Amino acid sequence: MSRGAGAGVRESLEAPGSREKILDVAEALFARRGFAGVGLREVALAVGLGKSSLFHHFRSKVQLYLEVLGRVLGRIDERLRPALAAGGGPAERLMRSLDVLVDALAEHPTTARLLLRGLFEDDAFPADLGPEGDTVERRLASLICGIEALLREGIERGAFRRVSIPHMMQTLIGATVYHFASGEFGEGLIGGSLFSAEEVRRRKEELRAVLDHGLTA
Amino acid sequence: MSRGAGAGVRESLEAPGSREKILDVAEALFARRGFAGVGLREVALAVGLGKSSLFHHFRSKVQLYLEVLGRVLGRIDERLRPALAAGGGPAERLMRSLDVLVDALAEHPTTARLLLRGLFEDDAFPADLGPEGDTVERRLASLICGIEALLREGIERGAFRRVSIPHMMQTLIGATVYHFASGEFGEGLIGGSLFSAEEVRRRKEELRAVLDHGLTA
DNA sequence: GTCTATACTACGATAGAC
DNA sequence: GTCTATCGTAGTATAGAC
Repeated sequence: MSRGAGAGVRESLEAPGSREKILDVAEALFARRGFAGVGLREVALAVGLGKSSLFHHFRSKVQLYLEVLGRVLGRIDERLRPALAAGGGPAERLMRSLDVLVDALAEHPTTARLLLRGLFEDDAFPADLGPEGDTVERRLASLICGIEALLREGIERGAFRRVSIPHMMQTLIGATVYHFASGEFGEGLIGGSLFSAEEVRRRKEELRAVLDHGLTA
Repeated sequence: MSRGAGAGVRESLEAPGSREKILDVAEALFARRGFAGVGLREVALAVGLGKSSLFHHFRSKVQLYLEVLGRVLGRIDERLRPALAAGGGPAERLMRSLDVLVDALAEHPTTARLLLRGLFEDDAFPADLGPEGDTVERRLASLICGIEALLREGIERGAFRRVSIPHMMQTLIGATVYHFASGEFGEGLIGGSLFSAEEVRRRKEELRAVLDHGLTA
């Protein structure tokens, strides 16, 4: 309780809170250039602080990175969990959840990049990630397990074909997270922004079309 | 012709050729930690040279990176091009090409990672990439265009449903490149190596199953 | 809570001896 | 073709004044 994640309740309510601002700036930079590609000097400068002042808010660069990642996962978890839990058959719940996931990824262009980069950079860190690393892993596991359970239930109840659940998970992640993380390459393919309302709608349609003919029994 | 890509024919045939060795080592490192995460010192040490000796073979770190990327794209292009060109209907050619792509990605665990990282890191470089950058872009465009053309032909000839070609491209890339780039995360999902013969076969099956029910008319 | 100053290491790249 | 030495910059992180 002495330095838990919820510390500083009194000040964090209305204070301009460099902390949030730092996380915002760091999120944008880490999304664009990855963990190793961003220097704390750049983060500090962009947030209007001296380099050393960052260490008053975050113990290290790794901790800052993990908090950025945890916040992103939290934003998704927050929206996906109710979508997964709400009523309807497995197919209906899956489609609704994927729509919610797509909306969440489309809302901030940083989100998908950060997530996908997070998958790649986990071997650049020491094995032990501390409490912030645990938060990240817990939230990620929660997301994954929720969708896995939905697939499993759908298969058991005959709503889905008997696919390999892990492989279908990978296909779904590719079709959502990869798509919105593909940046300039994806925009070159599509011929415009990945994040316009129209293209987001189109992605949902594609996802639905592929799954309706490829997963639903 | 004075310093083209094919220079040094005489020596490169049998000489131990630090060049190839450097590319091998750099490929492994860039795949694991990305452009910014790798120092030339580390590359040099791993290949058994002093740091400065690298500059005798490559003008800069960016050039080294681009040559690594170009070589990977070349390996894929080399195998995918005949698969795309060989006979059969659009559906048959697409499935065969995806099998070949999966085999190419599965052969070296570095390949998919390098490709996916390449998509993310193109904004970390200056706009002008020089001749090596042109090679990379040309090979990438060749790959993409080949598959796009196949999809287009299949739709025109009624073999495929009238999907959005760019969105289907993204789905296919996600289902292949992302999958094999997903590293520890993917292995955690699958519960074992992504690159074992069995899991590679399973990925092909999944791909085929999804497409057979989601793309083929 | 932010600052200056500093420690120490590593970075990409160049010069020039051998 | 590899080496040592060096340049100038930037990296993470700490100490301590204000």
